[in-house]
This record gives sequence, structure tokens and C-alpha cells, in this order.
Amino acid sequence: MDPVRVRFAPSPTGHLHLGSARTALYDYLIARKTGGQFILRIEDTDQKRLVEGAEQEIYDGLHWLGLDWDEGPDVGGPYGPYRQSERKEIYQKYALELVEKGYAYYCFCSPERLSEMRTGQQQRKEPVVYDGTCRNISLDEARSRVAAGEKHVIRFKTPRTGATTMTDLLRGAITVENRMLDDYILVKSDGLALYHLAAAVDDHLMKITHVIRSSEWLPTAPLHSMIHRSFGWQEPVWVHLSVFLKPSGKGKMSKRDAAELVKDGHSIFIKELENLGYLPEAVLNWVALMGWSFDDHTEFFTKQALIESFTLDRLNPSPAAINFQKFDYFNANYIRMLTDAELAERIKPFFDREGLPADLFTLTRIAPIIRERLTTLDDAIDMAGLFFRPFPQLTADQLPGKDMTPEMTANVIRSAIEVFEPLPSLDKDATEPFMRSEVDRLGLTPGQAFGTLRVAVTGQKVSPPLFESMEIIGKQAIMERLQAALSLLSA
RNA sequence: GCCCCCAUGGUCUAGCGGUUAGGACACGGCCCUUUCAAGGCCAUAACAGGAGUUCGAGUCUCCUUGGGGGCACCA
Repeated sequence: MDPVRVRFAPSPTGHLHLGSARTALYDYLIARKTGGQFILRIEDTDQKRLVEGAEQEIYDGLHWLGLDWDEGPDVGGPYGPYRQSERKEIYQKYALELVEKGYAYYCFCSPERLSEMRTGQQQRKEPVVYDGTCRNISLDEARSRVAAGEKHVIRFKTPRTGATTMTDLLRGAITVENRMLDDYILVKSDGLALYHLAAAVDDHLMKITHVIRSSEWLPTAPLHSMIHRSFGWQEPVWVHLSVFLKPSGKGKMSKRDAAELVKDGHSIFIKELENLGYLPEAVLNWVALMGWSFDDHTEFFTKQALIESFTLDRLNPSPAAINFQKFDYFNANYIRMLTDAELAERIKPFFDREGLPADLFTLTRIAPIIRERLTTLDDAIDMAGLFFRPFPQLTADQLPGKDMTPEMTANVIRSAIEVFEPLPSLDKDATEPFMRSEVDRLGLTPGQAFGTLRVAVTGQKVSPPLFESMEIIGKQAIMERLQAALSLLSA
């Protein structure tokens, strides 16, 4: 495949979410695979909807995911500026060209009049499109009204008969009756272009070869084709991606749904995912497979493998419900691929956040015994917090294992003290065989005896493996805790 | 309401005229086991419905149904 030029064109109006991330990923993959360029363009033509910090969040999210771009507002490039609000004059010029050629016209209708028109159309069950009132104004008259400072917009003059056909790479020909398409506004009364014009102009000027975007653009795609054709430009290849549905498969994720998700430790927002303890490599792998597949069995892909395997023709056009169980599965598996040192470094921030004094050295020792128990990085707090928190105050009734009397419980602890006392340190290799034979001698099951020791030594019913944990806690603390448990039982 | 798109188990999907319809997650059972996990094995589960084309249809066509998206001086 020839090198492509693709753009990821988010508008800075909210959080970067999974759907956008997937679009950016596919852009990135096909650009890297073909040796082309991945361009970041900020679509901020609607200044009213701008959200403080949203543009930065886009950069941060893409960086976190490891999707680096070749051209963009921050890194520049030969076809800039890459922020649409800085391209106002360019759109103005091209809009005028369309007016000149008779493909667009000035419209002086007020927003109030338009909204009346629409309600009337709805009541009469007609297509809700502009009624064409200003189409009939001669260009000369329109120009003098504009010159006189009359408030106006520029509309595309969509043909009122016939149909327009364009081609979507995944779906083939898409035909729409022209009368169903509106005389869309190209330039607002404030002089700034709207999406339809701005995107077309930029895609052409920036030499975009493939437009990969969400399928919510499908109904207006024929319009976009027409705009390109009106200028006499060659159209890019259009690729409309399926949408993501909420986990139930019933509809698109709403703000409310998104908020609910965080309560279960999930989220569709990239920024949130990082805080929840997900790995960027897991996010990429998971999201890549929602709407794309390689074959009937391969499902683990590094970013590099994705670049090598990805092709546009294996994209799936049908909507996909987001499956967080599968995401957890991927995340857990990617955690297991981390070395001890890597895992320690990745979980460190979560301990810091909790105010737990976890050092990298200790975390590296802990890594192998908690790794396969983690679904997300922040599970490490539940799993290994005990190594850094003050030991809790226990009560005697917490100590006995299943079907154990206080005497049997005390015996286990006493024998542990006896066994551990002469040892220089509590290495698993030394402690475990000793204690196993003690368990036999005392006529207990391992489950009973080790359960008692687990509570006595970790203060918890559930913990990482007992002997490995003791090794990390250290002999001194262990002996103190055993003595304390013993006196608790004899009290 | 109008327009566009989509349709294989609960979910993500493989399949591109002839398959015992494959894989994964989730779920259930068993094994392993010092808790929790992880791992191993096994099981349950799908071509939305109806016409057509064809010797033969999950695969092609049409209709129905269902789902999704779009109908702004938002993107």
C-alpha cells in the first residue's frame, strides 16, 4: 500500500474517550504501516463549545497511549496551522470561491426564522431542511447586502434533484437523494467555517489520502464528497468506523452511563483509565480488536505487531458493545508480562497516591507474589498495602482456622516461634518445609495452620502467599507479631 | 417522522457458495491449592424471520423485524 496521510481530528470539547482513541489508533497504525504521516488536527471552529484543558488532554492521552503524531499544532509541519481556529481566512477564501462558482450562496435568514421553519416542517412531516428562500437572491444583490454589513451565512447549494453517490471503503456505494441533503451552512455569521467546509478544505490542503472517522458522519458523507467535487478536488478514501455501544449493547454511551462506569472501576475516558490502573498497551490491544480482527485466533498484539498486522479491509462496519470484562482480561495479562522492576515502577505511583511509604526495592520484591493477582495496577494496594501499613490490632477470635480450638491455635503459633527462632532469616526455602512437617505433627491441615499464621502475621484473612510474605515482612516483625498473637490467645 | 448504516452464542469476533459453524471474554462444573489469584481440563451457548437465486446459502438478492446513527450558525 502507498504511504497514506491520515489525520486524527478531535474537537477539544470534552474528554478523550475510547472511541476517539480507537480512531487515532487506526490512523496511527495505517500511517506507520505504510510509512506515511499521522497528523493531529484540532477542530475548534466552535469557540463556544471549547472546554478548558481539553486540548491538553488530547495530547496527554495520545502520548500515554504511545500514539505519536508527525504533524500537529504542537510539533508543526509543512501544512499548518493545524488548529482550525487559526485557519479562518483560508476557509473564507474557499467559501468565496464556491460562491463565485455558483456552488454556494449568501443567506440572510435569521436563526428565529429558521427555527420556525423547522417546527413547521416537523408538523407537516416533511424533511427538515432549509427551504431555499435566499437561493433566489441574485449574487449582485447579495453582495451589496453583505457589503452593507447585513448579517449573513454562506450555504452550500445542494442540487434539488438527483442523487449523490460516494464510496465508503467498508460499505461500498452510499447513495442519498439530494433533496434529503440540506443546504448546509458552510460559514457562520461570525465568519468562521463550520465542520463541513473546514474539514474538506483542510483534508485537501493537508493532502489527506484517507479520512478515517466515526460513522456518525455517514449521512453527511455525500455532502462532503460534493464539496470536494465542487472544488474539482480528488476525494480522499472514506472510511467510516463503527460506533461503540454501551456494554448492554443498547445505545451509545451517555454522560450518565459514563459516570456510572467509574463506580465499577471502569471508564471510557482515557485519562480516567490511567488512574484506574490500566496499562496503555492493554487499552490499545483491547480497543484495536473492537471493530478490527486479524484472524480467527490471534488476540494479543503489541503495538509493533498491530502495525505489522493492521489492514483497513479487515475493519468491521457493525456497531460493537464495549466489553469491560475482556478489557480486564487483557489488562491482567499485560501486567503479567511485566518484569519485577517494571511492575514495581508502575505500581509505585498508586502507593504514593495512598500515602503509603513504598520504596522501589521492596516493591520489586513484592512484584512476583502479587503479579498474577492483579487485574489493574491499583489492585496492588489491596494486595500489598499490608507491607507498608501499621499492623492492625487483632482480637483472639480472629486467629483460629476452621474447626480449631484456641489450644490448637496457640500450638501452631508456638511451634512457629520455635521453628523460626534459631533461623538467621525467614527465607521461604527454610521456613516452609519446617512448618509443613510441624503441621503434620500437630495433626492439622495446611489450610488450618497456615490460615492462623496468615492472620497472625499479616493481620488479614486474605494475603499473598504466606511464606513469601513473611520473607518480606522480615524476621523481627514476624516474631513480634507471633508473640503478640500468642499473648492474645492466653489472655 | 424522514434519511443512512448494521445484523453469527450474553459480549468481541472468524467465516468471503459445500465447515461436526472456529477462537476469545464472561458464566457453570471438575482438577490443582496455605487464603486470594493464576493455571489445566470439561460443559452450556449463535447464523433474527420470510421469500428468492443455486445441485447446494451463515455466505448472493429482496422484503420484514430488530438495533444503531443522523436530521443545528455542534463536531
